[in-house]
Amino acid sequence: MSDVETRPPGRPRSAEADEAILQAALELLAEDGYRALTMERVRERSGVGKATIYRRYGSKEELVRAAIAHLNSDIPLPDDTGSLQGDFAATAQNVLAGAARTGALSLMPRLLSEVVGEPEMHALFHEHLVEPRRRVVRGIVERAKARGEIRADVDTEVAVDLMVGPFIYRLIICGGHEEGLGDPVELLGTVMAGLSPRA
Amino acid sequence: MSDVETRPPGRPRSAEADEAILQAALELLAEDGYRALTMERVRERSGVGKATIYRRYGSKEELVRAAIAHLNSDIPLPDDTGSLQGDFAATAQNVLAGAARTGALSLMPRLLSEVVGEPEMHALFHEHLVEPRRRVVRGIVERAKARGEIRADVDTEVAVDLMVGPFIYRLIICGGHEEGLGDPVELLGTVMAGLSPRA
DNA sequence: TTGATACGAAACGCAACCGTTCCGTCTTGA
DNA sequence: TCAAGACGGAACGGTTGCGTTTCGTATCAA
Repeated sequence: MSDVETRPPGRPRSAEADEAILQAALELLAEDGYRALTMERVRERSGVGKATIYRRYGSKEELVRAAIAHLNSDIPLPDDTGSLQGDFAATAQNVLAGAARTGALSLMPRLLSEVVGEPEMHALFHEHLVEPRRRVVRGIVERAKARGEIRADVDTEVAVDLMVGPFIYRLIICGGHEEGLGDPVELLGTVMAGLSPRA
Repeated sequence: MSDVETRPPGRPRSAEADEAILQAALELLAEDGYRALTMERVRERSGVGKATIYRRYGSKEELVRAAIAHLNSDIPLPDDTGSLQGDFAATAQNVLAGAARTGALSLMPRLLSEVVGEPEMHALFHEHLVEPRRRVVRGIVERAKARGEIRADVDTEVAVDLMVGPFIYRLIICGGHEEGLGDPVELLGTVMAGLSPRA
């Protein structure tokens, strides 16, 4: 019989230290990027000893990996507001608010450059930053299709690209600032109506 | 009377060295990012002496700035093919080919993370990478408006966002690789038609 | 020819930072 | 109460890379 409560002897590792280390790493990553993240600064901000960090992570890269994987990746699908426009507005609100809180808004472009050409890091980036947000939009697109607001012959993934892409693009060319993003609902209107004149 | 041919005494600086330094810097930047760009590697790849580099640029940051500013920023507007679809296909071809040749495709996401939070660098990024490509699309949108292919009441800048955004977005989430970008013309079709059912 | 300046090559000092190792203390199970 | 192992703090060696300097050579105008 293996004991479920089995534990190694000695003092167990501190959960506070776990959290403080990852939190500090994420903050530094969002603030100044990978290059400026040093183990020394992580130690300073988290208030733990350097040995405590290296007992958990063998290198800076390993720490960053763990920090990304530690990102909260379950973003809830907002309540059904009854219309695509309402759902989309609520989602934009949610994502922007959440991103502002966790710093994901600046974390995304920063990480982006680090993961180019590194498949393993890119998979983490996709799994913990891209896909969770994409999943939410996919959900409201499927609702809209069920309501008949979106044509059934439009591929769901393409619809998501059209609704999300312009925002990410503007976010990038505006330097990660929220201003100049434009009104989500207004832009959605144009996406829905299309660019061609009424046939 | 000032002499137009006036020149400082002594041996003039080598134009070959100028070019070799900037070219090496751009290559390293695109290949491995700012962090991995070292003056030592620039010296090695360009084949010049380190003093030759520092005679021109006082620091690594200054060199990178100059390299970005040196990027070819005049992308020609393609010939009028007579239709938005044709113009767009030609543009996509042009931009992708040019980006593949100069490495701008991987340069863009890499630089992106470096310019976040640094207004001066961001201005360079915008001026030499974003705006020249955006200008081309703006041109073909205006042609399409003149032809009546795009509604006159749609803001040109918004139209550009809708046409370019989804591609940049896909480029990002695919990790800077061209595969998985999808067919430009097919996506344009959906943008033109819109997502809503025919009224 | 001469003086000024650039050239490539090599060496150097200096600072930053990684990864390791010590220390004395604290927290757990046995 | 004791051994095991984690804790924060501090120091160390090694490496890397920036920025400077020196060297002998090459190239320009006067």
